[in-house]
Amino acid sequence: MDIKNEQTTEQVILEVAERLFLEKGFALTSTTEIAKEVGCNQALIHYYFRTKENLFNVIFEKKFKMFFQGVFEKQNMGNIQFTDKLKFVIESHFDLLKNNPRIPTLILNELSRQPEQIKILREKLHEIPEQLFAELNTELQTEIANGRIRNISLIDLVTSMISLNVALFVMMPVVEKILPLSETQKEQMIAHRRLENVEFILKSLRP
Amino acid sequence: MDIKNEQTTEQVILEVAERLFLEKGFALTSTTEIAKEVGCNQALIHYYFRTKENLFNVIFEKKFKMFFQGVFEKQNMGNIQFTDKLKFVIESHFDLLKNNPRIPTLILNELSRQPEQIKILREKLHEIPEQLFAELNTELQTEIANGRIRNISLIDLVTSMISLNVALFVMMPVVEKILPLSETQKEQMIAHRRLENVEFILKSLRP
DNA sequence: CAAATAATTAATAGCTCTATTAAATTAAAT
DNA sequence: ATTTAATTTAATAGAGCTATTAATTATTTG
Repeated sequence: MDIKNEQTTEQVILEVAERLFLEKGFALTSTTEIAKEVGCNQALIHYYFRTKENLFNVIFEKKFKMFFQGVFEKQNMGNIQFTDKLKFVIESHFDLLKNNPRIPTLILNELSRQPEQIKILREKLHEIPEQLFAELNTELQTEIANGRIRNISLIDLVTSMISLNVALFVMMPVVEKILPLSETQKEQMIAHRRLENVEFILKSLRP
Repeated sequence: MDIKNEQTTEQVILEVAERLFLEKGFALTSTTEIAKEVGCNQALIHYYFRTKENLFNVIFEKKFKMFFQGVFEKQNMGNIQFTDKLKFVIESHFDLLKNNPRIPTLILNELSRQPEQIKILREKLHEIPEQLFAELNTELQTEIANGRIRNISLIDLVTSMISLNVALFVMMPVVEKILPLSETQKEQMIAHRRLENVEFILKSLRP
């Protein structure tokens, strides 16, 4: 067993498992396969994590928390205009997805296996109103009252933002299978949709 | 073996398999489980379809074609206004998803197993321009030229429509796990988003 | 009714997977 | 240097799954 670059075996296992679980999900990834890619005996996976489920949970929780923290994190945006603030939120959300394009699919497919995570997600959802959500909502209402934005609820606005951003990355693997794209083309497409999503949303909000 | 309501065993197998494959995907559905729910011997599944893969392909192809035909079908819309036509397209797409809420997830997760379907999808994509797409595009360009719609490409418009509509149904199972909804609440939510998606898109297109 | 065909089941081979155990090897500590 | 502890492997039990085969039951047909 060659431990590359000072990493412990446990870390290597985690890295390989993360990659495989994100690629293929829980069911299609075997501890046998993880071990083969790590270059160790299959029993070693169980020595460190006892069960495949445990190993998966470690990775799922990490990704899950990182992702939702990223989504709900209160950005320090100072006293800029609401539309600029919104633009920033949309772009941050988009970039988070771009850096973690497989997480939404992982959560959509595997959350059912994770009753523990559902509790955490519920709590997270209760935290938001007091944070970014309340602040944005106040501002949104002000903008609407002053006739600078058409009447829309924040929940609908956020739903549309999440839909537009998430859908791109969830559908991307299918798009790539249908019309094989070069890495450059793919990059261009993503960059274009980043602009487009912002514009689509902001244009829709005009009074 | 009780064949319910005049149905042949083969039909019952197809129905049960369809339900299970849509619920849990290919990997998590076993022929053993299908047989149990059908109420027959597991070998019978293989008697009719030889392999699990064959059975899956029958269902996948059916759902796949039905879904994309529905999406790309040229509607008979007469000589109505462009925005009304667009509204109709968005709503038809939404309703198709509402009636087949699990198909997007099936395709997103299992298309990789279906190289044959990818060819079909490619062909379908080449058919569109000559049909609905070309027609809509001409009209869209006219609307833009006449200043009735802001400048936007049809591909971006369609991408946003698909994103908004598909995302709702792909995310719905997660939403339901987080905040359990009554059937009525769920219906209301879907009805509301149907209106909201149309409005969001039409509002965004204003010049 | 008898023969032939179709539908169904029981049994099982052969895989792959998870998880455990005991043994072997390596590293750390005294 | 020897003991102790940590890491790793080999071997394997046990389960579930797919697919096949041969035998059995039901249905159709001449």
